[in-house]
Amino acid sequence: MPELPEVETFRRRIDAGALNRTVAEIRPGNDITHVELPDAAARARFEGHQFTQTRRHGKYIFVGSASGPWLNLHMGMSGSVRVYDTEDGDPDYARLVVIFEGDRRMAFRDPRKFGWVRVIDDPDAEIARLELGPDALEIDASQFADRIEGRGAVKSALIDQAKVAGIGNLWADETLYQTGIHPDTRAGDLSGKQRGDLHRTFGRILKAVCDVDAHYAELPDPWLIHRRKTGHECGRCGGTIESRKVGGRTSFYCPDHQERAT
DNA sequence: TTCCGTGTTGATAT
DNA sequence: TATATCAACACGGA
Repeated sequence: MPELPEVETFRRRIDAGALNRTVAEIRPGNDITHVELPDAAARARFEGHQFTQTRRHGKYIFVGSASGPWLNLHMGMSGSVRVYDTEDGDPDYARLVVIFEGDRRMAFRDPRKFGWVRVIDDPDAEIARLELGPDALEIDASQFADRIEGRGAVKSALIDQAKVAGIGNLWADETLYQTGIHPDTRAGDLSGKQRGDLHRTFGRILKAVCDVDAHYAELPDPWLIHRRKTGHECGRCGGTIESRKVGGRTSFYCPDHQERAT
């Protein structure tokens, strides 16, 4: 369920188990119709070489090889990365399998097939081409304040990857809940203090979720993530959680402590 | 069985 | 032109 923290967790798995091993082969996995994957020539560029570094920008992972090219992974709605030993067998929904010399493998899994894998030569050029804003864990307060503007809802602005890269539906809701801002508030109407609150809060939230490797059960009890259902009790006040569509996305919020837009 | 969805894109509307 | 909305993508799970 990949937003920035899940993607960061996948990146760390690659760092921990897939770097500095020679690639024997990269193979397409199971049931790959409708999945965008590198062709044979692109895959062959990695054979005999090692991956030496990873980067993450927003929800995108880059895995760089000593020979120059990078794998660029996007998880879509249901993608994940697994590093495992050959004897354990390829996981279900493995769409691309990297086979290292020895007994190690790395798979890109994607049950719903919204993700993809590409081979690129320059991550910075790719980030520009994808029109991604600064990464959510790197953007500073003044940059953020400048980028959150417009007539649309703050909820929509937070999940706009061109403004800030990495915040998705769940953590946008969590950020608004923890700052007491209603999701319908117009982005351009936010005060300087509110912009600062939002920046500080999503930074803290995303870091905390990364720190528990995106295991939601380990997050603090009052958080909205544990009560994303209409009628549940708010964890911060006596309110009752409600939901509504904002910018086409379901948004959960507490009408009691998240002030209605004026 | 029917509905929903953690993401992104492209067409359409304002 | 800029901005906003919404269906579509494919599939598993509630």
